[in-house]
Amino acid sequence: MPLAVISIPCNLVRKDGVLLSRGKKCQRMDIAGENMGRNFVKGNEFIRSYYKCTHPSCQVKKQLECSHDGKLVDIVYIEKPDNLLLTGIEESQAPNPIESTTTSQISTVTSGEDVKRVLSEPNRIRDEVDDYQRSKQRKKGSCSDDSAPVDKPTSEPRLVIKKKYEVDTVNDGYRWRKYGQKLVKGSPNPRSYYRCSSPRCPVKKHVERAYNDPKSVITSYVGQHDHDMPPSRTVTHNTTGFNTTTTIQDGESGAKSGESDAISLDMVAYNSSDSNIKSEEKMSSELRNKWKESISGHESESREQQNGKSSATKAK
DNA sequence: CGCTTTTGACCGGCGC
DNA sequence: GCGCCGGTCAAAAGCG
Repeated sequence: MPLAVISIPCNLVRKDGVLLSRGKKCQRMDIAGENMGRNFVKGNEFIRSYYKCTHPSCQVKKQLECSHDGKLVDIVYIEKPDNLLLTGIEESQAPNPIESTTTSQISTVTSGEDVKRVLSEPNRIRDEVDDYQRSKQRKKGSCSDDSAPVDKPTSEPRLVIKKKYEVDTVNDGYRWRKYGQKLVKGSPNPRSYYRCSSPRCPVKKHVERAYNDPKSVITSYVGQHDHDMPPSRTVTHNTTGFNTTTTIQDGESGAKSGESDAISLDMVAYNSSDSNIKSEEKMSSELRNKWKESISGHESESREQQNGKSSATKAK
């Protein structure tokens, strides 16, 4: 039975979105995991398989529920028996998760401890995001291996939201200038590179369409705006009527200068049909709050870590 | 005219 | 050392 390749951290979130723990990123259990057993669940037509992470210090266990035709139905991650639980979204109940769910995800990553938060999201989406992050991790030379030193220089925390747009670009209130486009390996869709049009503003974003869902775009924000949102927004490329008010601004609300310790903010477009605007705005607000919490925690950490450790950024 | 987009070239990091 | 790959540069073209 082919197992879903899901690289997911040990940070577990309940279905209601409450973050339960933060921890190191797990190994990918489809590869490194140990198949603990398999069960036919009483009253359940699905086959349940049990896995546990093979890392000696990792106590995460995974329950996979599959239908008889091998289709992945449900994934449950258990870190500690008492309180930690993460479940995947049942794909069988949501044939098109993007269309049918109003949930979204936050994924913040600090490479120092490889923290990643995930609110419940479709497995497929999680894969896409993870692939994207893996590609970035490859670039940074980091991996999910726990052998990585704990005091490894930190990278940026990252917030991942996923929305669905009919167009490539997301109007987030700022003006962007495209400075490049590149075909990325593993994706049939080119990735576009944008930079904030405001002078001296270091913020960039990358936009690419999700491989599995051409209607979804994955947008990655890097850096902090050093200016306010332009008062008159030019709404471009927005054919869905979705006035993108889900701009994540928390990174710029801080007192930081926004130069060296840039914040990377990944926004992954997901499910922005008009009917979901309200819930989405509410969700976005919640995400911002969570993001802010994440940032505040991360900033103190990264400041400590960066004492005497200036990141040698590329100077051109 | 000023700004944006396009696109090929270039650069640097990483794996082999 | 070499090739691959993602990210960026910069000149030319397009657009309002």
